[in-house]
Amino acid sequence: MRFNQGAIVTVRIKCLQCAVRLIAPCGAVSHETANELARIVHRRRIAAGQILNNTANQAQTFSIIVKGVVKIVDEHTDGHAQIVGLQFPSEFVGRPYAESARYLAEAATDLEVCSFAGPAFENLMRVHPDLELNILKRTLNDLDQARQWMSLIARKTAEERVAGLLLFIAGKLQADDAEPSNAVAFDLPLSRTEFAECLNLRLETVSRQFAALKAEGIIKTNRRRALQVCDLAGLKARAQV
Amino acid sequence: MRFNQGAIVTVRIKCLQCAVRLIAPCGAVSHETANELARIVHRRRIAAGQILNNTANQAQTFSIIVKGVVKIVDEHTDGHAQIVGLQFPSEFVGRPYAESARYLAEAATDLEVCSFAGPAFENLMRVHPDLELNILKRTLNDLDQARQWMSLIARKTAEERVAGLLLFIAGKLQADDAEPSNAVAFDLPLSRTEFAECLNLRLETVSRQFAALKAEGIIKTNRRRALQVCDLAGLKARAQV
DNA sequence: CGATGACTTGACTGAGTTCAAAAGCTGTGG
DNA sequence: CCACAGCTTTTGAACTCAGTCAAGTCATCG
Repeated sequence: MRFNQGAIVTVRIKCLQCAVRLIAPCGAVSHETANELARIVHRRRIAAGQILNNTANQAQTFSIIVKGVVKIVDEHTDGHAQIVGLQFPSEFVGRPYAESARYLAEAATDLEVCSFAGPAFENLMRVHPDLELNILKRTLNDLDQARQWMSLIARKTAEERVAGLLLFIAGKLQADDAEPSNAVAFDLPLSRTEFAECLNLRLETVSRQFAALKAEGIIKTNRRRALQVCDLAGLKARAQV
Repeated sequence: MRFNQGAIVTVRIKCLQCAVRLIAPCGAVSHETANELARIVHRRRIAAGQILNNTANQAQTFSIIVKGVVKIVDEHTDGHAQIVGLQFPSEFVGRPYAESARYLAEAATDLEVCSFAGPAFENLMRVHPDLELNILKRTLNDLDQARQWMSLIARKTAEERVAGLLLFIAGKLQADDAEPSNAVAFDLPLSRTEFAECLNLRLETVSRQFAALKAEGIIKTNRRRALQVCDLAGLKARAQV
């Protein structure tokens, strides 16, 4: 018993140091609920490309992202994949109240996550309405965001789509404390192929749009993934926002 | 007091006769919660084209659809509209826990709905966790469906998109008791223009796809909106499902 | 029955796809 | 440190499907 309590305290110290504590579900609930969550949490590192919600495994797992980016993927029967969303640090990944998730959650980058066994988490929601309310609000936000994503895919030109997705990712990866300056730099969490899978384009088209944006001095790239937005206003103009 | 109770009983008789009672949120909760809902409900008729969530009006309204179809619309600044979802009888329309809804909810057909004042409904959710749980489950379903819709928009050819949307609508409008036979008939809730707004196509393209499906004997149309699916398997094949 | 708006059909154009090949990173081992 | 293999990305050229513009046809309603 004493040993068990000790373990809990250890977890809670980790939690207090956690980068996403203040905005993640685990930190936005009552002290009591947070303690209960700490009791069942598993902190894990996951390599890029790994699947979070293994469908073969009967029991569902839910995760809170501490570090990295997760792709939500719809795999078509013909092998073509459509990325239907991205999840960023502090966000919740998983599908409560379903036998199995309809979409693959795949690590786009190396990940640090806090995971919970599905049934245990669902029980906790039932006992602690503040946790349930938090998940409800998150899901409502995810729904709004899914529809925003849809409108992105539905934009007319390839230029608008690519610029729009770059803006979306820049907004998510920019540290909250940074003022929205005219220059932003970050590492893209997605390959050209994945970019294309987000926007319903071919990778060649995405590459050409990147080239055009570079030629116009709106972005700079090097080492494949490193990206710098030089002209944020120009990017917004291309995205028609 | 007595008068008030009388009013409640009247409402509840209506509810007991209601077509969607068994599957709508108001019927899937405890007797006590259902009574509380009946106390604040307003049954309304709404004409096609009317907006349900008037943004000018400060207070949000939530609705349960009894009859008809609602479009969820993203209005771009350039006047172009993107339909990001459809809601059918028994489904919930509205955006709890937000100042104002980000998307227009517009009657696609004439409607019968049960409406609730936003704040009153949110209070009820707080007091009755079973209602909150029901709305959470519905929102999770809506999220899955939004992503399914996204995959529809993202299909390669116009033929796949049109066939896919026809299948989706057929599935929703088919009475639950009907066996999934090879022939289905119903009235389209959308104009060609709205079809195009769903699928990110032009109305001419939609029209041409309808013509092609008719020529192949897969569907029949008359009186513009009336539609009959003659070859369900063929339709599924075109939709690549 | 005629006016109005919704739908259909036709011809042409163009953005994005497709196929193909070259160039550029990245990591490994000699 | 360089050379090489294996990959991703870029660039090129031809093609194709949906978009655009325009002119019809058809329901529906007053």
